[in-house]
Amino acid sequence: MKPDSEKLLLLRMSSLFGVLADNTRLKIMYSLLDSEKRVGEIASIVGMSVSATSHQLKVLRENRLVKKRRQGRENYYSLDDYHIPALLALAGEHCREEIS
Amino acid sequence: MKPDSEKLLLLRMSSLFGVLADNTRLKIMYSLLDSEKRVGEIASIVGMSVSATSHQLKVLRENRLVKKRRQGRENYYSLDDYHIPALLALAGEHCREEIS
DNA sequence: GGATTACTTGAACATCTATTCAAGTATATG
DNA sequence: CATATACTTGAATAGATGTTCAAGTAATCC
Repeated sequence: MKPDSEKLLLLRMSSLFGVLADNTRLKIMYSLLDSEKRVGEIASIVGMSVSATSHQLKVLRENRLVKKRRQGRENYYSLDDYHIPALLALAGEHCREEIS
Repeated sequence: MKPDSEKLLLLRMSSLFGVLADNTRLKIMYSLLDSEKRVGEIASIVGMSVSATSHQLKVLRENRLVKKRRQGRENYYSLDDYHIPALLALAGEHCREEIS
């Protein structure tokens, strides 16, 4: 790989990890593992205001980790990448070993 | 899983991702993929001051991602977890697809 | 078409974090 | 034993980030 695109890759990786490095966003991702959900639903699952949840959903969407689908006046969010569940599983495994 | 330890798990996961969410620390991890290295070596590879590098190595060590071995007046650092290379590979794969 | 629902957005504020700089420790060397 | 090397550490500062609050938009309902 060219040194230049290696730099870019590392930058993208650190920003991907940055997106995952937040408890609220992780909860959101977990809540979407099984099925798409509306903003209000997600907000009540993660125990945050709708506004805070929407802000975080925007971050996730800008980083292509979730996508949304409008239906009437409701927005349904779902996961938008097949690597992410695997990444969460690996990280979860690592951290579960630390705990027990 | 109990809801309480699930909360703890998510917290640990977000802080693990937080540690990975930094360009300097990622470079350090990559530089250690093949072999252990001294602080000065690492600093010159990542292009940072020895002090900054040492601070980041401390963060990595406190989170059990690297370990150190003293020999004389030199400190050799190496990776301290088998999940991490896999995590980096997965994240790298995800981001490489985004680039190309 | 006015009110309501379901969100989104922007600004503000507080908190966290990465680097620098100066000073400190530990080991080796002459 | 004094000096040099190889780091580590603490405080300070500057920049990034998460939440709140108030205001805005878009679709639906009566």
